[in-house]
Amino acid sequence: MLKKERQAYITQQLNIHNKVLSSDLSTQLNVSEDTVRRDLNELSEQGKLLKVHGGALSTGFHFTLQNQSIYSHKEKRAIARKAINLIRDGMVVLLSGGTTIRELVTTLPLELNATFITVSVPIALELLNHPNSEVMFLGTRLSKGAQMAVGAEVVRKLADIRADICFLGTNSIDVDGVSDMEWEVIEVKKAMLESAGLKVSLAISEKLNTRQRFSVCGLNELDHLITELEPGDPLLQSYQGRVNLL
Amino acid sequence: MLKKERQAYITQQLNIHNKVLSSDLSTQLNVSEDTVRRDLNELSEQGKLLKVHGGALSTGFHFTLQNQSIYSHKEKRAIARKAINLIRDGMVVLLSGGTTIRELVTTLPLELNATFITVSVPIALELLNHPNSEVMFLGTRLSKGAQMAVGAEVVRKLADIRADICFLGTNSIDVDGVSDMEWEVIEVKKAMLESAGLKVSLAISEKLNTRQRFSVCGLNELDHLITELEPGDPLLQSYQGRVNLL
DNA sequence: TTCTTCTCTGCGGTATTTTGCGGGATCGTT
DNA sequence: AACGATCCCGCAAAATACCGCAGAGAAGAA
Repeated sequence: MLKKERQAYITQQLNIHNKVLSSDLSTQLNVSEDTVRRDLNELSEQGKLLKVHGGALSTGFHFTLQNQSIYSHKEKRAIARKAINLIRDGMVVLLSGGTTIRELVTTLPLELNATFITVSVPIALELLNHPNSEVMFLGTRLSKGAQMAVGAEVVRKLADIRADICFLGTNSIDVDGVSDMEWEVIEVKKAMLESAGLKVSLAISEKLNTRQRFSVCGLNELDHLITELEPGDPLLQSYQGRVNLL
Repeated sequence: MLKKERQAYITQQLNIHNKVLSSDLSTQLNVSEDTVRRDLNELSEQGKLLKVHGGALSTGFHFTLQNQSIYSHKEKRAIARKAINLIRDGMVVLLSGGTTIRELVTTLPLELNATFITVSVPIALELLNHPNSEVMFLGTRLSKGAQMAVGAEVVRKLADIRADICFLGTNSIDVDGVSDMEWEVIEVKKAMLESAGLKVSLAISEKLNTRQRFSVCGLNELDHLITELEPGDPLLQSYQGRVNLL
């Protein structure tokens, strides 16, 4: 087995699996691990892979490792645009927290004249920049983790509200419905949904088919599910017919 | 499973859920919690996440106000240091809005364990970064200009509160007392003062001897006036004896 | 062919990394 | 104060990496 052959095999395996182990390659190629390591080192110097302790990763892998500050920014913009189409002048709009909702708020058209109600501190602050809309904040006790109001009082206040539409930033959603991690947050989200006419969940596709400890609501309770994907996308197959996709 | 793989999985989970628990990751990845913790520590040092007790938070999710050049930053730091000396563990502290108060909040010692109550959205957001303190936000209707809660409800809620100390960011102060521009803001500030034991006004010297349309309170109603100047400074001459200078 | 030169490979020995675990400190909640 | 969960530190075992060397083998020249 020639050196070039070995290295070609390694590259191929890497393209298939995005990862190789030195030990595996050693047995597959019938050479010592040192030889494999030397090959990996060479390919690494040529930038054809990312060498790590124990093996190597495809260079594409490295890409997913570092971009997180602008994480899914584009997808969230797409979601925001779709969501904004549902808002009309004069509406009362209920907003949860999260970066997707924040993207929605920052892309809100300036001439929009609506009443926004939120329980999230960052969202409230962002909304205050909008010249033509009224902003209400609900709640007193604030959760540090979620940066939003929690507790009995906000739930009670939400019960007094009749909003036209509620946009829910969604952490996890699967065919059974929306779920979340913290009990206090769940309580508030449930109350928000009950107070709203249209119930809309916003989720980037990555959050599809994940679930967490506590359930927020069933899929059938939602009026719309907005992702960055086309409604006909195969990733949404298991949701089609069970919820109105946008 | 390679280490980088694990770390990539962790960052992905973090991007999806904004929060991860060490215990969850431990079972999901089939490694010990120590290993997870070490991964979290590494990623934290690289600034890719925010490590907290029990797990980690996404840095993108927790957004804080960037230190946009605070006007008269150095003076406000000096004021903040003096003000902090008045705060003790276990106190209930009432905070108004403004950049001086914000400076106070950012220089708050991390180990301080107090309850903070505020009506200002940016102050609330800043307070949420403080690990050992409770944060309450009062009010529902928000004023865009002042970025704080206004209206009858917040006044009523303030009336129910017995705070140990109230720090008032001050726009204008002269020998007759504290004054401000917006009627709605005045109402709230008055209510704050009435609910607090110690009433403290924070003002940079620039604001001394200026006055505005509406009066908040008389000088004699204040317990302390804090400026960046020494109490004996000639600029403060007309205030000496009429209010306790710090 | 035979010799020289060069690259490649495996091996032994040692260094480094990674991981789990025990024990004590610390945190958070009751 | 007390309890359980979590964290941190140091250790030991295992895996992996690196270094130098010597031999095998290929390529080229006489």
